Amino acid sequence: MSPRPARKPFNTYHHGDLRDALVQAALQQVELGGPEAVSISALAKKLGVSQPAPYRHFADRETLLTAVTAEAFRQFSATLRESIGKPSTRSKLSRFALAMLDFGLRRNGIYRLMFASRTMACAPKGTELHAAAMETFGLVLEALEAPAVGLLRERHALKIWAALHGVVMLAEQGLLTGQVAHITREELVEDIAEQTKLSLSLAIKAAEKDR
Amino acid sequence: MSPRPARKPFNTYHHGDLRDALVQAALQQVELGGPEAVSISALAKKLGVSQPAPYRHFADRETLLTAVTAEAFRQFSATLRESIGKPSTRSKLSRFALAMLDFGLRRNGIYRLMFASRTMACAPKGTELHAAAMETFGLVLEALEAPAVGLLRERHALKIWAALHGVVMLAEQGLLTGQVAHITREELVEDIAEQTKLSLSLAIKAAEKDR
DNA sequence: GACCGAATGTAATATGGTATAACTTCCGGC
DNA sequence: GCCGGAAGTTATACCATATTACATTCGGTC
Repeated sequence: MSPRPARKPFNTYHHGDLRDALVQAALQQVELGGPEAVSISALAKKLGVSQPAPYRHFADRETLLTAVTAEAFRQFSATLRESIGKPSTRSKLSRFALAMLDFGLRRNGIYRLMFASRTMACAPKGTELHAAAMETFGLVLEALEAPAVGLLRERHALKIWAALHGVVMLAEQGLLTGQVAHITREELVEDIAEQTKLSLSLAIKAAEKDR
Repeated sequence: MSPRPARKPFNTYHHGDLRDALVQAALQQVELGGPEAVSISALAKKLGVSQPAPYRHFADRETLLTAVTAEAFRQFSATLRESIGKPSTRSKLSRFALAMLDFGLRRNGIYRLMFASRTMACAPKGTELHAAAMETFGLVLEALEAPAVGLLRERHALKIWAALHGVVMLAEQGLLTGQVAHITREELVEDIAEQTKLSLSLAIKAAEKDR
């Protein structure tokens, strides 16, 4: 738990692995107080280096946050992947939905970093980031457990992804707490999962009848 | 278009209506560059007052943004209300969905201020803000054009609201541009509207059969 | 094994934003 | 006409980003 070097305790001048340490510390900070709580100078102080040292590894704050976002997506994907992997009486899609909700609320700062900050929008495709986000979408497809019929599967994946994302965002903003419909967040996302499966199966049936 | 007094050109010392001018100028700035582009000092300079003058009207930046958010919600509600009011061959819900998408993308900065910033989450219910958001939810209910059967209507309203919100957020982040399912954003939200209506009518039928 | 360039760190500093304190001006009620 | 409060002002503290110029160390080469 020494705050200093990871592998090179030779001297005190060079940190040893500042770049990675910055990403980790920033991630931790995001987890606590969200993206806006990340301050380059605070991180530098915490890691025991001078204030401008981080700029050797990241051009600016934005760039650092981009790297953090990529790491965040990795953790997000891993969590979701695990959720659809483990055995359960629930459907894969339900488990996926619940896992996404849980991550979005529990690790709220990180979730906001991934989806609610400008980071993604500014990172055009081709980036490590875009790829990471697309991988997540791949997990939605997998969780759907549906045969490929035209683009029905992809369209429903888009829809449920958006719906779940929306629930997380609204819940996070306290716009679901009113218990308007006397339904918990968990029930809501499971309901969404069920509705999606039903809608998809109906659409597939209709498509096959046409054929 | 004079940048100065609205009603009291007596002297040059007092602005006359600084509070409102601040909200308007901030709203404009949010529209251009999003919430993070709002700077108290920049606004003061633009309005021709000294830098600390705004603090006579707002305790801090956060408080100003809260006021701006309330105004933003008013405009949002007005736009949505208009969309479900005007005659069209499309269903009310489709019109609502398209209007929400349009507002979210066109007036992106404002949309982010309302939903993607911490403002809402920090404003507990009872606030002018919370009320404004709830009014918007009321519009969803209205757009659904469904009879009240248990809480089915409310639940479906929650679901479609979340789904539409999710689409806007994802589109804004560039996560829908991949055209994964060869579907436009507009087609997607109309699809969501249709699916919602279908799902709701099925649920109502099932509930009536039970009765 | 000394040298040298690249990588990584430091100190010093410019810039710009938030926020507060203490003083000034003006409006409106009495 | 006086006087208190509302709404401005100047001056200032503080903090964060980012750049510049300088110092130290690492690693490969002769």
